[in-house]
Amino acid sequence: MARIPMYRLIEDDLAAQIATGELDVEAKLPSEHELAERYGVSRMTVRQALDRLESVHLIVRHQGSGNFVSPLQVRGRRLTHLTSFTDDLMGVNRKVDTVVIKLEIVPAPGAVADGLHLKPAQAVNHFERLRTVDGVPAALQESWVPYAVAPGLTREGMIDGSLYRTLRHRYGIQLQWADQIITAVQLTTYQSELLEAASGSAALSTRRTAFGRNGQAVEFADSWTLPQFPLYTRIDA
Amino acid sequence: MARIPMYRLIEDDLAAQIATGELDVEAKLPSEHELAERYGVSRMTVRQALDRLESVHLIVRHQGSGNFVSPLQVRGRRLTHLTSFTDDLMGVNRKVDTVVIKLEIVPAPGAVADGLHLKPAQAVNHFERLRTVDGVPAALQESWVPYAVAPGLTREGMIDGSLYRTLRHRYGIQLQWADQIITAVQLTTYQSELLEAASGSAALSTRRTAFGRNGQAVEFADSWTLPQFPLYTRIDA
DNA sequence: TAGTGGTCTAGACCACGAG
DNA sequence: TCGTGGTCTAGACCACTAT
Repeated sequence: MARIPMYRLIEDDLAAQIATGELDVEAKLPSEHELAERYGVSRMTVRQALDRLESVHLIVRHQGSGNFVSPLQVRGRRLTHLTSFTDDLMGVNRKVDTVVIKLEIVPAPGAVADGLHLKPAQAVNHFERLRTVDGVPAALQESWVPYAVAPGLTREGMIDGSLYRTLRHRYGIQLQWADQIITAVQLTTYQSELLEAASGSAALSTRRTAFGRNGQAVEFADSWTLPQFPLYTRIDA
Repeated sequence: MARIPMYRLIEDDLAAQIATGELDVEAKLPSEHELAERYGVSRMTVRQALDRLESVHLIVRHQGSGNFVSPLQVRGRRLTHLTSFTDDLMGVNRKVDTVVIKLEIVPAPGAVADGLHLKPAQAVNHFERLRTVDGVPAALQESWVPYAVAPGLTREGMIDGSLYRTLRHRYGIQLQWADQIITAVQLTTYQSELLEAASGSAALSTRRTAFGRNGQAVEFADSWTLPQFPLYTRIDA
């Protein structure tokens, strides 16, 4: 039985009304008292739903005057939100494939041990993967996952070449957030050959540490992405 | 009179305990009932404080077992969080200067009008700025702000060459979030000369739309940042 | 089973915004 | 002034985790 809390239902209902345009951009929502009565719940419950809508910028609140639909057309295309963790690449109508170039167990190099908060030389799974989009090389990824987190991981055991999906379904690990350092680099000859790009051409370089529900560092990764595949993100103040 | 709500005081108190190590990493917090009694408030108020601590990843929650200090050492150095909006560059102990290369009022070009949700050719303030860090060129920025949002802006009227600070203090506009597209490019000759970099070297390219409290698009900006000045960010799932 | 967090109630008073 | 959101109470029952 999927137990769905009321505030979730209210959130979804209001979100749907905004998505369909029933509640238009910049429209004023019914007052919180009114919503409470309409849904037959207390005002605190309504506010829980509104808190969540505010956190994703679907509404804006103005003390003393009311709650309003955010004047934005994000609806439908969430491109501006970072993609599901599964992939740095946008894949709306695109086919993303993965070639696992390397998968081995090694002692954690210094920077990796730091990033994962491990003692140096503890065992880690090390992956090197090439991502293609519609058959065209898009990114190179090098990842390290503590062996203890995902023991016995094999090339065949990976789901669609997706580390995140594999962690979730085979190991029950749900990633919650990631810290990233992003910069630009010129590709090495080795990298440019794999990516079928001109040697020395520019690429987006990302170094990421991803964390699980309990805040444990689960993955440390470097990636090099061709400029044709930009990164979308949203930053809060 | 700054009226400070209880949940804020509780949040700050717990955050301080975590920062000082009084509540150690991975330590279990007192139960919510216990905290409510200790602070002399209801449990809902305690939960409001805990909600906020959770949202910044200072604690993790486990239904049935308790709330725990997140096993992270973010404390103190928030480098991983994106800087104050004022600047894309990290400036911990560094001196950031700005040269305003250009400031003019122009009809909005197509892409700009799209980004700001304006009608084409509406008047916008157009800036071109060079950022230096400790005297070394770091980034070029080109920004557009609707004239209606910041009328009468002059080079002299800018505070420290900072658009965000100027918007906040001269126009009372507080930016709330921004959508960004990030990729890598090779610098043009013009750009590389200004940045004192080798022509054709790689740079981080960012296209950003920033939004104010009411969700209005306030700024559209392109920037080119040298690889020595990476971008730090945190992504939630 | 006991203890914990997750959800929810039915009120209350305050602070802010607009007329 | 009046309606709105912001904060808060003092409980309640449920769902999950660990023992």
